[in-house]
Amino acid sequence: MPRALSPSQVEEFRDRLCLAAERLFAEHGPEAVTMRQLATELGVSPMTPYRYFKDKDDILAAVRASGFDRFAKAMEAAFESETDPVKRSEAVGRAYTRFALGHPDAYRLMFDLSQPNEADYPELVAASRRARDIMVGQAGGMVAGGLIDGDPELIAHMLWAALHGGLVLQLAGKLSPAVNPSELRRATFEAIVRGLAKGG
Amino acid sequence: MPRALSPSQVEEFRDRLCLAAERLFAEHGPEAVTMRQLATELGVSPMTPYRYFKDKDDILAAVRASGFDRFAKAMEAAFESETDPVKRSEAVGRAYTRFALGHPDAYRLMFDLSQPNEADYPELVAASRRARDIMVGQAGGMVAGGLIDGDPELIAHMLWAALHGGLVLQLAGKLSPAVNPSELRRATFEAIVRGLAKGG
DNA sequence: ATTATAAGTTTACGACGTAAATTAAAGGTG
DNA sequence: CACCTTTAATTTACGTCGTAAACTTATAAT
Repeated sequence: MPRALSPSQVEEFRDRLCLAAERLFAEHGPEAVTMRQLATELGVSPMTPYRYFKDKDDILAAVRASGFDRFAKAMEAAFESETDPVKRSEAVGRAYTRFALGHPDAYRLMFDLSQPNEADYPELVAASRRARDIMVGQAGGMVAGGLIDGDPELIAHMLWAALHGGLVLQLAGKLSPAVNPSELRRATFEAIVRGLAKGG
Repeated sequence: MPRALSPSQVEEFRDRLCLAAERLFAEHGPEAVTMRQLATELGVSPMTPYRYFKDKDDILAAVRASGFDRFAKAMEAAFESETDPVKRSEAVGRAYTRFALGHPDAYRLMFDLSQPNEADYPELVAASRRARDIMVGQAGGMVAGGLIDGDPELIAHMLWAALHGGLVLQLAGKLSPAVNPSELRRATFEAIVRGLAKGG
């Protein structure tokens, strides 16, 4: 089928491949997935994906970027589902948590510490930034709403870091069995908001 | 040199290998280190390490365990360097942060999200638990000291998760450039402690 | 109809983790 | 002492990986 291959066809193949890769990653972990499996899954020869992606890392970056996009979308929907700043904050937090625990493999992949130079993949950087910006914007509402004092960007990062930290420790199995993860998240959010409350 | 190989010799070889592995991991990242390199580094043939470790995962687990041990030791020293509960807490936090930022590859490896079934390596589980217990014990002091209300184990995990979260986001390059990581840590610690303060 | 081009496959290569076979050095035993 | 057993270590070999290079094949332009 030579000559041509419209941009939309390229896009379609890339999407199909990403979808298959996500499913295989979730099944066997990202390390264990090989190019040959991936190709078999798509019904093409092992070298075909190389027409659409530079190499395996490029595929991983695309999968990560698509994860960040779905993640961002979930948080945007939660943001728009409420108008009250605190309710919004809680809704975004819930959406964040639901995504992380509902798609642990995607979340793991997205925030994995040993990723090969993210900076080489602008699409991934953009998707990652998009997700971050939603969290920051959401915290801005709480400050503007007069509930909290301080730099919205800093506050957003405080809440984010605390939430992310609890989640990754949970996913890594590092939490003490005596600690209930969801209670941990609730108590931390509450303590931080109380600690920042106006006129403390 | 057959017959024999005393436990101390075994221990020595294992230690030498772990040390070399740590250095290579720090240089090239843990993924990139191969058995053959590791063997060359030690001046032995590629198969020799298999007398001392089951396989590569076993080596990784040993390196991680050794990381947790040094990590725990650093925090224990910090703990004992102070007597006042809050000062202790701060000293342990500083030691934690210094370790994570001073040995980012070790920290990455220790808390990497995609580790192959940690439970299969009791030595690693023990070392990891040891580090956690120090943090929990340190938070107990703050509660006993009357500064804070609540379950010490939960509080320890709140502070831990917040600190760990900020550090891994920093190490993964996910923080906004507008946020100063050390200011983030300071503000978060302060907010949580204030939010938990007695009679808020 | 012919040809240039590009999509896709086949083949091939070096490197990986490691199983299996082999070698060689240290006791124990006569 | 010689001889054999045991075992640390090496060598060889295998299947799999990511992917470069050569090849095949189907179309669009001439």
